Amino acid sequence: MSTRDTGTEQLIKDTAKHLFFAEGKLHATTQEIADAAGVNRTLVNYYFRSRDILFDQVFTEAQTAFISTLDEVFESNMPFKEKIRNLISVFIDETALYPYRQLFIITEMNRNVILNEKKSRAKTVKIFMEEIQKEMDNGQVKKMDPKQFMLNIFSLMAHPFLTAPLHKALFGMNDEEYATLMEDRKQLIFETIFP
Amino acid sequence: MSTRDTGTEQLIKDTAKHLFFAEGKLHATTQEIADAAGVNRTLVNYYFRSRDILFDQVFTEAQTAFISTLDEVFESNMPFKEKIRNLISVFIDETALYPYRQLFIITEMNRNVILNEKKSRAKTVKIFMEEIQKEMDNGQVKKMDPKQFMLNIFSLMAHPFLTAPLHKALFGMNDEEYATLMEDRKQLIFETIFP
DNA sequence: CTTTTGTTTAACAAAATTGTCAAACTTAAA
DNA sequence: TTTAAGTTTGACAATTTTGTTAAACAAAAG
Repeated sequence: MSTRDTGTEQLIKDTAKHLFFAEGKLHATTQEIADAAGVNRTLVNYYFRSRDILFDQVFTEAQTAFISTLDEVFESNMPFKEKIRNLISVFIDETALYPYRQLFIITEMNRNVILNEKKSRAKTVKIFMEEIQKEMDNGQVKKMDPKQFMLNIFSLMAHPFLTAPLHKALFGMNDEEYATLMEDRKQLIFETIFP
Repeated sequence: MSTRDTGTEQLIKDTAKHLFFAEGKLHATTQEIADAAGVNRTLVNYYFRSRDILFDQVFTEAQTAFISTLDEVFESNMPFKEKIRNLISVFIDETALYPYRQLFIITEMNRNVILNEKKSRAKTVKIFMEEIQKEMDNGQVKKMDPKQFMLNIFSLMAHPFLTAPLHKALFGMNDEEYATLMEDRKQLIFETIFP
């Protein structure tokens, strides 16, 4: 089918992603997506056949984007500490844009019992964890299970974005102040990981 | 209305909480809740009038339980380090039971724009943060914005539970192994906070 | 200009979810 | 044992959400 490409298909998908990932509207309906895109709801079916297919595509692309972001960092040839510093910077910037993306991935994983073929993934992770282990052996990093090390980093980076509404309320901060707090975390997380 | 208390109302509510908080089924329908409770769906309406009211009740109670758990810890008279150790223990045990509770609270906050009266809350938090500040002045804790200190702790405790499906897949672990990893985190988090 | 093909729209149909009601049922009190 | 009050159920109605279709529309090809 030769397409005329009015950009509508991409617009719908991008709008859906924005609602899911940026606004955390995890149960947005097709009508809400269409409205937000300024488009007739029927077009969702025209381009994607069904709501589920749209969701699946968004889910898959989110997962792919998330993974390839990490891969770029993991597979680079920087020294370990610089790699971590880079990871923190990239991850926080991206999470600031799409705070709920991981959340969307998680909840979708809980809905479908998609046996995601994480096998290929596991390899890159394993290599990176060996690198962590080596740093621990060298005494550059506090000794612990490398899995714990990874959990620590990702928790410190990601969680404050997920719980932003809660913490803004708790701390009495506005959006801008909270954004500054997140920016400051880049350095802080680094220092927490490498005391 | 004098009630006969067959326990059904509580059963429905508990089942809903289990689906939401323990299984992460954030968009469960009334039918799914009723089925899981082994109860006729109409009873949801009989006891709660509407789906929204059930959700609101569950939301409110979740929030209250969450807060009072923290209050007990915050307001106790232990020395600071013991207080933190206690917080970690209590919080992790509770999060192991209800890994998605905070998530539910967050997404519900994103749906309704409930201006939660967090003012009373802010007071206890403020007092605790002053306590943190004092420890920093004494040199017991690395100096930073106390808000960052709190974000660190809660991130390290909560996030690995939210992302459990993701990390189990990534690390190739089963449920039991992951549970052990979480148990080990109690000590590890303590050491990360107090290097 | 006309035709062809892909796009958009509105009206309609189908499905899924929620809400209502009267009747059947159960238990405790009269 | 009746009676009264709360509880449970199934049938039905209303609403919300999703999916389909035919016709209108727009742009590129002939």
